[in-house]
Amino acid sequence: MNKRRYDSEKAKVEIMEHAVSLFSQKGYNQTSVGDISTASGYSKGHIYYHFENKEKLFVLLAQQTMQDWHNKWLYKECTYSTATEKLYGMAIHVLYHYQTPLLSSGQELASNPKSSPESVQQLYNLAIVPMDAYRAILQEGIDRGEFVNGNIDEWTVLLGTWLGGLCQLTNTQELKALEPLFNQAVTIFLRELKGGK
Amino acid sequence: MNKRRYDSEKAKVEIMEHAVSLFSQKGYNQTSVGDISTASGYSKGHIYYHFENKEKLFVLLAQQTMQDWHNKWLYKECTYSTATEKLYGMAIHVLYHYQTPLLSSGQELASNPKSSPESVQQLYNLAIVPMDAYRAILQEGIDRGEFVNGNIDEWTVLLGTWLGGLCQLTNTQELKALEPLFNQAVTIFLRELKGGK
DNA sequence: TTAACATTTGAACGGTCGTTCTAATTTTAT
DNA sequence: ATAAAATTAGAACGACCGTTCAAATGTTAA
Repeated sequence: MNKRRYDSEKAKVEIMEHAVSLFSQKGYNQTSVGDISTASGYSKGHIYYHFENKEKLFVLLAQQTMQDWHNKWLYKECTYSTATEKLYGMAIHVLYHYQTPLLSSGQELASNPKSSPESVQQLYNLAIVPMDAYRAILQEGIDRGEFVNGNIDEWTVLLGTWLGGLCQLTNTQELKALEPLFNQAVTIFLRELKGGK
Repeated sequence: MNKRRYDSEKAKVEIMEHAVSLFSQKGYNQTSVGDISTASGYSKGHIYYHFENKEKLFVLLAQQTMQDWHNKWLYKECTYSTATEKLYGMAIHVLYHYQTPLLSSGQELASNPKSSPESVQQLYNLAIVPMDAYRAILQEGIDRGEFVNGNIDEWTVLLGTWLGGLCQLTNTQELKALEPLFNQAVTIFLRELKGGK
């Protein structure tokens, strides 16, 4: 009775893996259920056996991707001892693990009037995850006396938009080549945090 | 003979105006030629009398939008006397005149394998326009002794990505409310430019 | 074995979309 | 006025796409 009765779960996972890959490469609208079917080797009908529709499938994958990003950060965070180090570490973490193409293709879905409001809301909620992570580092820096006392919410948005903007470069450039740029952004930002005046 | 022979030009302009509006609101894929036809009041067939296809129409509009942005900047630029002032002015100019929704919906087109390579290239070339404008300000600042001598290309990319990232906020927030944020970004960036060390 | 249930397929439907084509209408030139 | 050219409309086509459905196949439990 504890034995796995079917291998339907394996099929589900395979479908999700191929779907993530396709959504990342081609975006939401340009990836058809047929594409996912062909890539995964399962019929279109089978995809609808596992997922209610294309929209729900995408939202699930986006949530899973964001959670994965956050979990990996929590795991890595312990290896840094100061908020300053964490900031540099976070920048590199974003560079290598934030799945920009997938997450930004959610805007296609969100901008479609036919998309269900719940799905749109769920996608917008995803943006909170990294912001909270940034804010936590800034708060810790202030508490530890590393950073001056400033407007945390403003800092969070400024840092978030900068890293987000830099991530767009991953579409056209090698990740490794972008490391100095991400580090330099943190260096400049730190001057504000440490009280540049 | 110099008299305007038809009013076909007026129709063309009206179509373009409605197309810009629709592409901005709904993105490239979600805006159909039928939508543009309905909004402008001209038949679908008439749209194809003026434009080769939907793709070319969009590229033309994106180029025109970017050129308009640049022209407005050149006009406004003279009102500032220092590179520092220009930097603040540029940030606000980007906030109010950079048509983020339209220009970022070009990524939908660019990520579609069926799009013609020329169109994709033309869209990528658009990104050069603001970057050159940023670079010009930084170069002037160095020449005038306002900014220290640094890596101009790196600075240009860092500034460009930051402003680009901040522009994403225009999707969800009032422009006026974002002014302090754009100014603060420039203030922080200026510490680097003026030799924070 | 057999009945119940889980899994998978593939055809089919209804809808949308970009594009083409033909014909009608309007304007220009003679 | 009339022929030629420009302009506009609207129907039609072919392709694709998300979704549904009925049937086929495989698995479990009794």
